[in-house]
Amino acid sequence: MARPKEGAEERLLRGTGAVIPQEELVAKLKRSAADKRPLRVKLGIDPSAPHLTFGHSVPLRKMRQFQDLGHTGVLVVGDFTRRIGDPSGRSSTRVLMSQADIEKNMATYQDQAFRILDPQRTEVRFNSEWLGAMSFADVIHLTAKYTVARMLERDDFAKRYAEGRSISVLEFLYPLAQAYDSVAVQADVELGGADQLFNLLVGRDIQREYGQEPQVVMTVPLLIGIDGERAMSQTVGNYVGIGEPADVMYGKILSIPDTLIEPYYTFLTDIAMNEVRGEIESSPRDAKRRLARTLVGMYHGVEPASAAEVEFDRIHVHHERPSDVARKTLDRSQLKQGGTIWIVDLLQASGLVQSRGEAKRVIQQGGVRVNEERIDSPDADVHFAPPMLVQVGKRSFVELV
RNA sequence: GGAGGGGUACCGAAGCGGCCAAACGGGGCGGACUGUAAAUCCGUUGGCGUUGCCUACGGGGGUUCGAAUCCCUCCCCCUCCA
Repeated sequence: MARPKEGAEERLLRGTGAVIPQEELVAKLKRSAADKRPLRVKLGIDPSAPHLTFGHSVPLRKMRQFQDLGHTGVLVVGDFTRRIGDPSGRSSTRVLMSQADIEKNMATYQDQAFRILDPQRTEVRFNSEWLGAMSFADVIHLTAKYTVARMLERDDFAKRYAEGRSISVLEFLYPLAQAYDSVAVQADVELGGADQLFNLLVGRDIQREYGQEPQVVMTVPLLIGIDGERAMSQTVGNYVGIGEPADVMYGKILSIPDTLIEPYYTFLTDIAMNEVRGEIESSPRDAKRRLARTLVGMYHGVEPASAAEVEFDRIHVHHERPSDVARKTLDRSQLKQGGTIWIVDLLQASGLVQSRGEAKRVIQQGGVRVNEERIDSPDADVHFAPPMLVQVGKRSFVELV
C-alpha cells in the first residue's frame, strides 16, 4: 500500500504554499512506506454553509493525492467549534448553528467531498466527539500549554491588538481547539488554506505538548473567487459549488476574468500547465472554454459537460431560447373579456418579476419579450394564446400555458 | 463601576424638524457593447392600475400642522478608563 512511487514527493508538493518542515514530510513518507502504515492526513472543514466550492476542492484534491498514494484522509468536521461561535473576528455577527443544521450541511458535504475523495480511504470525524467530552479542567490544561505572546504572533491578532481593536478570549481558544483536533485524530499531516497557517502550526506545538510527533503543515493557496478579486466564499457569493448543475457551473467558469484562467487550471485541474499556457496567451476564450469543459467534466462527466457548452452557446452566443424552459400554468380568471391579459399581470403570473413595479420597470427598460416580440408599453394588453414564451432580460424564460 | 459612540433601505454609509421612499458606494435588475454571465458605459432599484394612498429610518410612547430628525422609555451593539 503506502509506498512512494517515482516522483510522489514532487506531485504532493505541486501547487502547495508552505510545507513545514519539508524534510519531515519526506521522512514521514519514507517511514510510512517502510512500516506499511498509511499517513493520517487531516483537513478541517467548517460546516457553516451547505455547499463545497472549488475553493474547498483545492485542499480536497491535495488530500486525494495522498490517498492515491495509499494514505488515509481524515476529514474533521468542526461541528463543536461551529456551535460555539465565530472564530474569525471579521464578523462578530455570525449566527450560531444548531446541530440539526450542521448535520444537514454535512450530508451534502460528504456527498460532494466524495466526488473528489476516495471514500475507502477517508475517515469523517466530528470534533464534538472529543471537544464535547472535555471538562473545564481539561480545557484549562490545554490553555496552559500556549502563551499569549505566541498567540499574538498570528497576523490578524497582532494587527488588531496593535490597533486597539477587540480580540475575545474565545478567539484564542479556537486555534487551541483546532490544534487539539490534531492530537485527537493523531494527524501526521494537516492540510489547510494559506490563511490557516498559524492555526496549523499551533497544532504542531500542541501535539508535541501531548507527547505526539508533530504534524507536517501543508498549506494551499486561497483560490480567488469568480469576481477575480476576493477569496472564493459562499458568503461573498463569488463561488462555484462542486454540486452545482452542469450548466450553471459551466456558465460561472466562463464568466471568470481572464487573469484567473491560469490559476484555475493550476489548482483545479490535473492538466499540465505547459499544455495550456500557450493557449491562454493566444486565445483566452478557447482556453476558458476548455477549462469550463474540463471542470464540468470532472464533476458531472464528459457528456453533460459538452451539453452544457452547447446550451451556453445557444443562449449566450446565438441568443436563442434555452432548450428547456420552465413551464407555468396561467390562472384563466386573470383573463379579461376577449381573452387578453394586461402585460404586467402576465409577467407576475410567469413569476419572472417580484412586483408590478418591477414588471413595469423592466418593460420600460426594454427587457420584456413575449413570443420573441419586444413589449414597449407597460399599459399593453396581450392576447393570451398558449403556449406563450415570456422573457425578461437575456436569460430568464418561462412558458405560460 | 465610570465616560463616550452607535443602531437608517439587500449590505456599507450620509441625513439630524418640512424640499426624505431617504445623498453616495457596493450588490441586484434592465439596456448597450463583447469571445464571455468578465470589464466598461447608460439606466434602474419599497408596495398598490397610482396626479394619490399604504408601509419604512432598533421597539414602544410623546411633542408638533408636520419627525429618520426633538423629548421620554425600553432593547441591542461598540470603544475607552477602572
